[in-house]
Amino acid sequence: MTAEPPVPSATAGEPAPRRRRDATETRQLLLDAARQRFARDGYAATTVRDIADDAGVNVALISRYFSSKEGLFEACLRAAGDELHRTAGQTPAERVPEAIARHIADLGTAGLSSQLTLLLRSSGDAGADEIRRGVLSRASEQLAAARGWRPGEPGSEEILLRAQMALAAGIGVAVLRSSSIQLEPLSAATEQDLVGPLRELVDALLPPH
Amino acid sequence: MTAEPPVPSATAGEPAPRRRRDATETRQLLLDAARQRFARDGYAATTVRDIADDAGVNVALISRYFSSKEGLFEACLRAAGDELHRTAGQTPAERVPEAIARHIADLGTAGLSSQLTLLLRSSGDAGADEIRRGVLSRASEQLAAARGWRPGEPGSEEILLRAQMALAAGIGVAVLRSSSIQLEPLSAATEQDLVGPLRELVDALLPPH
DNA sequence: ACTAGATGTAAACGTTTGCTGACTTACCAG
DNA sequence: CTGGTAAGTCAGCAAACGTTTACATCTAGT
Repeated sequence: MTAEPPVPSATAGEPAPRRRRDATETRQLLLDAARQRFARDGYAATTVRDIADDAGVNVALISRYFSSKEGLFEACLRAAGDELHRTAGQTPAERVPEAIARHIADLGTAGLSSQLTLLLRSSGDAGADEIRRGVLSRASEQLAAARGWRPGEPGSEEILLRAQMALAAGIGVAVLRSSSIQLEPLSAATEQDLVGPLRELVDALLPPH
Repeated sequence: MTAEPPVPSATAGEPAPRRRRDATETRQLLLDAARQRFARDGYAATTVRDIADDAGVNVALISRYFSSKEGLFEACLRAAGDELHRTAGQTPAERVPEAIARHIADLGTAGLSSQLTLLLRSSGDAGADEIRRGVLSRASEQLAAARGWRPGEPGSEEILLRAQMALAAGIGVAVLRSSSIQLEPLSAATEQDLVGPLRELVDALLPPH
């Protein structure tokens, strides 16, 4: 069956060494599969065998690479947090509502909308809760900072509170649109349908300074 | 140990027949315990033994009164929906933000805030998903109607969409305040802290007509 | 080519899960 | 008091769970 020889072909470039056994790639396959499952079905309803099958990988490798199911879940939270932080960092202050709308609009199983619902999933593990709190805190602080928040200033606490409410609204919309609920017409709304109301919502909570 | 005799005491009023075996009361005990557990820990992470212990009742009675764990969960969703419908029905149109703020503010394990997070819990069962969709649809239609929505009118679809976004915001805030996340300062905010921003949020989405 | 370590596999482990059947106890009409 | 039935108990089953162990196979350096 293996018609293809090992063929390292040393002359080729780096981009595709394509080893048949690559720990890094396997780790990534598990992470991607786990993020989708955890986001869609929740922590407890997802079995390690589900994840391994989705990734096309042996179950025992979850324990090897992530210590445990909880370890894998924490890695998922960290990955989602990094992704959120990265995309939030490159969003200019006045484009915040559009960015939120765009990320909420995509209903793909790997999109940012899916990462938002993942952040609500709980494993009952204290470590995971800590990570989630950190991710959400950082995200809300980024959002608040984009609208003029400076920590320590008088009245800054309320701005942060309002940013967290805006974040909550975004997460709520993402969840109500998600596959397990699909509330209509919200779930069928396009990015254009969402951006208007979302802009009014964000501007009402956090007036552009 | 039973120092107290049966003592039906026929002369007393109705309010406390207090039978030692009362199917209706047992059903209610199970429902209350289940609603708290399901709302706090989610469906899959909650075991029927947990619920029975909380209710101080034998495990087998869950199967007797609710057929199965899923049947109990569906009964919880229906109960939460009824409660939501009832309190929403007696809220005048202009008091909507205050009502939302008040219900989100109470962090008790039995309060309406807890019912909102329950509505996001999924069991993977199609019947439960159907109930949840119905409850959320009815709630958003009530909210939309309070702000001038009339089904079928031109442009009414967008009003309903905006009502669902407001509902999503409320649910999102409730979840981010809930025990498993506790995002600060949102989680520590009082009803007075919430009502202002919440009013601006709702009024921005659904201008009072 | 050879070998040591990295990577992947298969099977089983002990526990927990939802649920059931046979049984006991309390209630109330007669 | 007594019998019939509603209400509650108890022990256990079969399946599914996360994890571990012992083994097989690949990769890379020499």
